[in-house]
Order: sequence, then C-alpha cells, then structure tokens
Amino acid sequence: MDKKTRQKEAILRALKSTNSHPTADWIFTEVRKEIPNISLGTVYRNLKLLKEKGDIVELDLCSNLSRFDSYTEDHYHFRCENCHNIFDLDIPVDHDVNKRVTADTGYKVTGHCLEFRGLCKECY
Amino acid sequence: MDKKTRQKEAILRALKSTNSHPTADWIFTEVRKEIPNISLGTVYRNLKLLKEKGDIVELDLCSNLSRFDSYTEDHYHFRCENCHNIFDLDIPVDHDVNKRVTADTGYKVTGHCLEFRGLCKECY
DNA sequence: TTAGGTGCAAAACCTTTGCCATCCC
DNA sequence: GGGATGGCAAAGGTTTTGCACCTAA
Repeated sequence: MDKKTRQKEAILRALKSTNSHPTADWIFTEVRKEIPNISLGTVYRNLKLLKEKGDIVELDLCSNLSRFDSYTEDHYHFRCENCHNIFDLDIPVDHDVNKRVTADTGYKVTGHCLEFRGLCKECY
Repeated sequence: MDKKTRQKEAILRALKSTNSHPTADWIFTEVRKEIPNISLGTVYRNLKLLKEKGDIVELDLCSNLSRFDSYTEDHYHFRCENCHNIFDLDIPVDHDVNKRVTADTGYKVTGHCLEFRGLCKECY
C-alpha cells in the first residue's frame, strides 16, 4: 500500500505551494495544469490518503453548516466525539480576545468562533 | 413581506422545542408530523427568513469542510469577511483552556477549535 | 387584489463509490 | 502476478431554484 504516484506527488506539491488552505476543487484545477486528465475522484482519494498518513491536515474551520438554534445569544459549544451531540456551554464569552488578537496580529478582528470537543457526561 | 404562515410558525415552534441544534432535515421531519405535505424547500426558505429576521441563528460550528493544509502544526485561523481568505495566525495555542473548561463544565474536553473573523490587512 | 409563500420537482453542488483498466513492487 | 491506484461516470446527500398555484393581509 501507499504507492508513490505522479498524481499523489503533484497533489502534495500543489498543497505545499500555497498557504491559502485550498479546497479539493482548487487543487484539482491546479494539478490539472500538470496532469490534464487527472480526475477529481483521484484528488479526493489522495487527499484522504495523505491525511491518513499525516502529511496534510483537513482543517477544522467554523462555518454555517445548516444547524439552527432559537437561542440567539452568543455562546460557545461543546461537541461530543462519541455521540456527536452538540451542547451549549455555560461559560462566559471572552469578548476582549478580539481586541487582543487585533493588537497582536494586525488583523481587524470583530468576532470569533470557539468550539470544544471531547466526551460528554453520558459518553465519558 | 414576512407573512405569518402555518409553516413558518410550525418551524419556529419545532426549533424552540429543542436545544439540540437540529439540521434542516430534522426540522422537516418534525414539522411533517403536523403538516404532512410540507416540503423541504419550504423549510429551507423559512429558516432563511427567520434567520434574516433574527428570530433564530444559524450556528457557526467547526467542521472539516474539505479545506486542506500541508502545515500540520496546531494553530488558529483568521477569516476575512470581505475577501474570504483564511490566514494562519502566529499566536500561541492555549492548551490549558481544555483543562479549565473540563473543570468548569464537567465535559471531558480534549481539544478545541478557534477561529477569528473580521477584516484582513488588505480589506481594512 | 396581490405580493409573498407553498409544493413539487428539477437543478446545482460537492463528495464518494463502483467498475474496470493500468501501473508499480 | 496481483494488490494498489487511476479515470470515468454514476450515485448520494444536501441545499437551492423555477414555476404554477395558493393564501394572508
């Protein structure tokens, strides 16, 4: 298993050539310049292999994933990795961290998203 | 605009009846008990309307969204809300926060995901 | 009366998978 | 040779959209 192939090497090279956290489709477009008949399925399969091997990571990013809540106050979440439930956390939201990161990085930070993960009380 | 309809009211009621952060499909299943011929499209449309009105929120949760990175060290990200680029942040990762939240909440926290947002240096 | 909402189905996306050919080890 | 991989296309899952009909105000 884990053969070295042109496709896999080109995918890894494309990923290393950027720090823009690309999507599979971006990588596909990029690699196709070199291997015009590579298929998107191959890109997905190799990204999966590279991830399993630890050469790359699939990023945990925050985004609206069509999960809804009628509780509209700003709060943090905890996700159980066993039962996959998401729980509201009753801990204070750190609003000052936005200012601190703005000062530290130069980006104009207006908000943040923080999620904890592990095992819930039932699954522990 | 913003008419009151049976469908919209049932959707909001379903959402208020739970704190499980449901998906559109869960809401669809739930509301269908009351309005058997409601369509999934209507659920999506009303969730969008309710969100715009501020009655509900669509949650910002962390997840693997098929964005990849060859930089495998643990680090935080900043997302520009104007140009939508994602930048690596060169600030220390707070590993202790997992322990603190474990102590405060009773959940067994083993990791967290933190993302900042706002405007990047170019867009500011 | 009429702008906005609904149901239905099709389209649009994105990701995975099955199949068979092909390529390395 | 034979298991791993690739190309292709079809299948899956989720969300959006076009359209004709309906309904609340």
